[in-house]
Amino acid sequence: MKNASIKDVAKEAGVSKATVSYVLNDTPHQSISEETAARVREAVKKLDYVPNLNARSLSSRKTKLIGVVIPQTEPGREFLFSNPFYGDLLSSAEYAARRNGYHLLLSGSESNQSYMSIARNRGVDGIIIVGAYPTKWLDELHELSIPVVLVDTYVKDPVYHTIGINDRLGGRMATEYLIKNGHRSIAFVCGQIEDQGVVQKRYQGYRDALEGAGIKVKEEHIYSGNISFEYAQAVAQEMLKRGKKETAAFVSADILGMGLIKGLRRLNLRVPRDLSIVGFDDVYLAKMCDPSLTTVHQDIAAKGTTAVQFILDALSGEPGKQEKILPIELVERESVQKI
Amino acid sequence: MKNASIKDVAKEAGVSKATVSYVLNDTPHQSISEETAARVREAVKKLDYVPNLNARSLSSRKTKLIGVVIPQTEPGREFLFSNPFYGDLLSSAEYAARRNGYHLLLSGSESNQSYMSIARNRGVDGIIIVGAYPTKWLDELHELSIPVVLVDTYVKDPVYHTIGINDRLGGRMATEYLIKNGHRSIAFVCGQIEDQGVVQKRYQGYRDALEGAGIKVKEEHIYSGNISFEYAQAVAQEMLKRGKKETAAFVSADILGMGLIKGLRRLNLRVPRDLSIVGFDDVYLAKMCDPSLTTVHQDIAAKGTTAVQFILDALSGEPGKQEKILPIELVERESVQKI
DNA sequence: CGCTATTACTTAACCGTTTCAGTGACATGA
DNA sequence: TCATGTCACTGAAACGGTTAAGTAATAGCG
Repeated sequence: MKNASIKDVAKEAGVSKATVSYVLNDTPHQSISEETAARVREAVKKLDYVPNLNARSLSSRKTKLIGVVIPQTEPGREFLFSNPFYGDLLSSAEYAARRNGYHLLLSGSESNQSYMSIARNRGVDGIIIVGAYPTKWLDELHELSIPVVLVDTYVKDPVYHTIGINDRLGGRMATEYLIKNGHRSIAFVCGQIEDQGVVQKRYQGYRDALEGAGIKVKEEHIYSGNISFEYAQAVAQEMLKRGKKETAAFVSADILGMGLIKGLRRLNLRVPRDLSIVGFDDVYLAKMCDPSLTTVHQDIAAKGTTAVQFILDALSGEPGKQEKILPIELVERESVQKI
Repeated sequence: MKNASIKDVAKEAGVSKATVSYVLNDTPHQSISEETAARVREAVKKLDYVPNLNARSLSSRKTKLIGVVIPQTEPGREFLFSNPFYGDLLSSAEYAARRNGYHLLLSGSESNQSYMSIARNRGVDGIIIVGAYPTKWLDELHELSIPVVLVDTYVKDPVYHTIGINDRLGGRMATEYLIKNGHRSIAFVCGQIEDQGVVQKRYQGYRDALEGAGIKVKEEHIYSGNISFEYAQAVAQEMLKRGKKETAAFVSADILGMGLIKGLRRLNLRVPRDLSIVGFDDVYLAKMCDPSLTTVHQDIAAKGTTAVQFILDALSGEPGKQEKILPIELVERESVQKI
């Protein structure tokens, strides 16, 4: 039951392949009589014809595919998302793409090979890159001559479209909120602090706030491991081991906050009674945990849809590079206590 | 900076396109001298040639693409995963595919069109379908003549490969566990009970357990809405409105358990003190919430990787249909109290 | 009426691969 | 010595579309 090809349709309708193509795409500046068009459409229906996008891509050099590269957060870990943030982002992007006749090609990033490969082999029309990567990897993208959108990537001189938030400000907001609530000994808990990554900026915001309040930043208050629930759980113990002088913690991602809550719980410590926590991202589960997490909210879905929109714009000839800094806000929930 | 094509490589190496192709694929039963092969490889390197997979697909009729269809759980909702289960599944599948030179093409399922489309237009080599769909939609897949793996789909007479768990048994285990802990008035909370879906089976297991214990199944103990945190939160209120006779609840997905915990919390009720809860799936956040969720554990990652493996096997000529029922087990955590 | 435009097509080249069917050159066996 | 086989390669068709260029018929215009 082989699929019908355009040739079959042409034969069935008694016209040439070109005519069929013109009808199906209603190509501008090509006139086709209504009767012929009708005949073609009828043949299409009869043969249950669907165009082969591969063939179309080959000749039109458009694949209607958008590549999405997501960091393999823990090296050596098998799975893509240790952070639900990515799932949220991905699902909104998928929807936006599908609405516009595009599909998403997914790739974890073991190295720059992964995205160079989907770009060059697969010929995706555009590529969305999430997270921080070594600058020289990103430079290679330049050779690609397809629209590139960087999400949550700080580069000195962005030649690509970019979407992000003011992570530094967010870090400051979170920390200032804690300070405002009377905390002066505040931990910073995060995964890897990558160069040019969001965590680095959030960390800077943390320092900004402390310095602004005349509080000294202490090395012993920094907990950096990997961005996972498990690590954050371990941090709770580490805190005690270090003598727990903190009354609060700012964590660079909600999932770390959840781990911390749980870790403390095991040690019979309570949030926010024994430690106040402010998170970051406001992933959907931030409101689900107990206590629910006071966190810096960002519109993750907007990140995904905007990324797709930038690609689409560029593809439709929109000139110039687009940049978007999405707004953030601190949402107060239950994980912070005034002292 | 156009990409080099096989033609350029051929010219550079002073051979024909065919020879280049043979060298690159080291086609069986085609002999090429070592010198020629070396010359070709050198030309490839020099021109930085990467084969165009679209063209390759066109002639070889293999796209090295696996389609993944995930239910758009809430109709009209914009996003793919209201249930973290899908993210977990997807990420493991992506990894397995990538390890084998395949990519995943993602599609939410608004109707059968979505997967028929990726199968026929995009020509994916295989397709993984997650969740329950109307039987007649699935029947259409038959026309596709590509390997199909159904994950978590109950069909009467599976002509496709299938992967699942014994959902009915799981439902029974969960419910019996509650009964064993002294509960006799047990709610069942779920999203949509779709025909042939996992929820229906879990529900049957729930009934099995109750009947086995001589407890009458009461309509008023069934709460069916949609599979979301918000719905489950609302259920808490609904329970009170109905006079809350339940001492325990079995929820068809962990996320519902989390919502229920939270909803009760708002009403100043505690889990497990005021209501014991058993979940299902053991998504990664089941252990993160407070209290952590006693739940029926299944190996979600294995579902994803096995699905990919089945596709791969079929593609490499493995005959016959494969079926796998993955083991489940009840993991005891903190959300159930003995009464 | 003759010339140019316009309409409604068709032809054929092309996109970048794979692969079947040759084709010489040389080696081998009878 | 000659048929036969193997080796190492080439030519060209095919995959299923798009699209530039060409053509025949009709319409419009002075």
